[in-house]
Amino acid sequence: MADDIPDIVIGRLPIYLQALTRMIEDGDKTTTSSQELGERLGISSAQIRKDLSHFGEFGKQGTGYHINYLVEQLRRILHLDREWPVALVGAGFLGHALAHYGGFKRRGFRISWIFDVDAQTVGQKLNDITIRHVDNLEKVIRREKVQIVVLAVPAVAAQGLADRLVDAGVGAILTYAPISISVPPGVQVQYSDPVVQLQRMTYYLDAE
Amino acid sequence: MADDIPDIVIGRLPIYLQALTRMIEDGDKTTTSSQELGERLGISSAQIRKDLSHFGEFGKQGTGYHINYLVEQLRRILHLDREWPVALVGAGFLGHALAHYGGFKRRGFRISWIFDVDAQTVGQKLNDITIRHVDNLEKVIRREKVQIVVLAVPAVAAQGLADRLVDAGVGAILTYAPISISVPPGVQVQYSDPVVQLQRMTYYLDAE
DNA sequence: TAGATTGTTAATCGATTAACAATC
DNA sequence: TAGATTGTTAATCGATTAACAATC
Repeated sequence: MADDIPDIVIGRLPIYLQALTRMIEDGDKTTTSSQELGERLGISSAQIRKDLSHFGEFGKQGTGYHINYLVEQLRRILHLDREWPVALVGAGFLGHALAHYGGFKRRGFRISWIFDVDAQTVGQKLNDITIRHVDNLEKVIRREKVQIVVLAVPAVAAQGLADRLVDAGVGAILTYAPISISVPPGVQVQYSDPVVQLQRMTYYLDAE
Repeated sequence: MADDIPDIVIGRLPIYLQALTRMIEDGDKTTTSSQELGERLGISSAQIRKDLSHFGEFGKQGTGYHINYLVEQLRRILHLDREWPVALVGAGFLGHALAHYGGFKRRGFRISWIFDVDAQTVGQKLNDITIRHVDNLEKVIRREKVQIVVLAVPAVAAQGLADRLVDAGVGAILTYAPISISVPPGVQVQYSDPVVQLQRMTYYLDAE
């Protein structure tokens, strides 16, 4: 399978997966069409068909897509046909929210290790996981071959931790720190900063 | 000022603003160039110049951009030259994390109202704000002319709340619910779903 | 002046959409 | 068969980049 799929296509697949999973939960039908899916997501049907066509032929003319089958295929394509263990760095308010979030396990991920720098916090349990000192970060990452890490730490700590994680072999970082981090090519980074997201909308609001 | 600025350009401006603000904090220089800014962000210098050129001429040949001035201009363009009051719906773990997040006030936002549906939670204080029952949502939104709302609620509740918010006049919604919501044209929506972000990266990881 | 860097143009690149033959 | 919908092609649209005159 050729590996020149545009990033932007990969980025939409989880959205398709989410909508399809919800259709299964709703349970009122077993097939869907690119048009129906597109209407739910505000995406053109042509784009959905085009995106999927990068990976194979999953539908049938006249009837559309079998939802269960398409979900299965998307999971396979996105490597979600397994459970990914995740390390969380930072056990503040955000770390707590993430540690308690039930959506991870349900959708293919499991927070398995939690690190913090604060001596008061280290040793406590957070949703059944004992918080380790961040000094042990590389040791655990290497030993457990952790590939995915979530950073819920202040901006000043983010780049240093990213460097250490990359060095220890991590391949994907989801960071909540409000700062751009620099990693070598091939290492994946996703950013989540609520303020940046709000700032993307105020342009369109009346400054009354 | 013409209003055909691509969304994708607007989306990058907060990132520029973030990096420039950090340069100010670092305090080691007063000017920067499109090249330097681009290197920090992994964006080409040409793109930064092009993006800025939609709004005016902010630099000087030979010397680049005065950081303070460019920050001021970006704030003006993005309507961040004021403090935006924000309503938060959902006072669970994520709501707590958001309510305690110091980054809002520092960067132009203030969580001013918090709503929840749980009778136990309503009436309690969260970072000095009394949690109201979500039944009062429209009343407060209308009276206070709230334009921005953050949804930290389960997926099942998101669309219903979005409908109510839009009806009450809200113009921008940041939602953490793992579901696509549908709003009329002109209403802004930003999504934040950690699982979707993780799922965008696993494709590139070895499924060892 | 010489060096640096902008703002802008034109070229390139890539993504989206429209349309339709194929076919369930 | 008639209707529906796919997968794919070609056209369109839009975004990025390279290059450079202008100028600080």
